[in-house]
Amino acid sequence: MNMKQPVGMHPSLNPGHMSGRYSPPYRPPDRMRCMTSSTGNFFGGIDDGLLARAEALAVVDISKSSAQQMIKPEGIYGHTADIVGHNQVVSRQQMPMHSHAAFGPSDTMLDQLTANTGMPLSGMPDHHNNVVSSHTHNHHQMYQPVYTHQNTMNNHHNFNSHHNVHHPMHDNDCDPRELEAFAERFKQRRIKLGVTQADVGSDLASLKLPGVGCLSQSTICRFESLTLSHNNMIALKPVLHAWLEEAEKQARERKQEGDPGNMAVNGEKKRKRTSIAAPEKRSLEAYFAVQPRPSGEKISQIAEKLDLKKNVVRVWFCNQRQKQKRMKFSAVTAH
DNA sequence: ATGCATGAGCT
DNA sequence: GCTCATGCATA
Repeated sequence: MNMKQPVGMHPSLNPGHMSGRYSPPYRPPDRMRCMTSSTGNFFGGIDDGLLARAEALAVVDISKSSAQQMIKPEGIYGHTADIVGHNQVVSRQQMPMHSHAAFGPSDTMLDQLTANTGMPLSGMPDHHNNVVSSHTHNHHQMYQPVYTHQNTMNNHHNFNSHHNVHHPMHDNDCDPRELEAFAERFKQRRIKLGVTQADVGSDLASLKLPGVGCLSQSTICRFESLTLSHNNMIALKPVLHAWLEEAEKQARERKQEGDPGNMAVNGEKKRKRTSIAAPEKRSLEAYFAVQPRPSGEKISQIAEKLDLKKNVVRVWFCNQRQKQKRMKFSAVTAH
């Protein structure tokens, strides 16, 4: 099984993405090797009490947002998912969470967070994540799989109950439990077939599904472990389901007639991954617990305090927010 | 398995 | 500049 291969997907449709044309990866100065000593150093750490409180708050926040996601996990995908001929209709963009960015820990707070002093959690930001269900739009994605589908649990069937003609898309496919169960089944059957996550990813292209190219090992892994957003899970499910069916069919054929089937067979400078040291990471986490969406100005300040590039900090917050939305972390699946 | 990043599309 | 889907690199 090909362990590794540039899962380059439809370059034509994906200009500039893959193909090793990375923007000059900023050279992480000397903080490259992090994760070492945890305390002691400069940023020695925010005092535990503070962190604990910040974390507690974060937890509250998380469950809060999960809860609402539970109520309306949809609203997310635009509507109908037509499987247009060539391209996949994908789900993109979701609801804009709370958009208050202004308030939040002031500089004072910042200082305290980074300087390890006490924190006045009094003026907590609140983030009421109202997912005001702004509808959503789904656009056509450049490459990649996923069909969109309509997943408004409460009100699907509004005006688009005509989709679902010929693809495995039942209403309960939106059910977190069903997704979880499928992911589990998928993994077990995949292993039984003796196929790696990376193989699945690259094999996907041979399915020739409209708009479905290949996926990386990361994505397959995340699907199996439910560390993708709910929407992403729903979009990927039919594709992986199709792959599984095909793979098992071929395995069967091979078994009874020795037919090898054809599924499985079928740069430049590397970018350096920035690594944020533990102390800095703790500060970011503490700050995030208080204000998940710092303004650009705030980000600059934080970056300076922690001696990190502003963009690194910005991306860190973006990733952190995204992480909160992953299925695995949402109450939806936590029975 | 997961951290940091890119890029599309949108606001 | 954000969200989201994804991926490379790496622990």
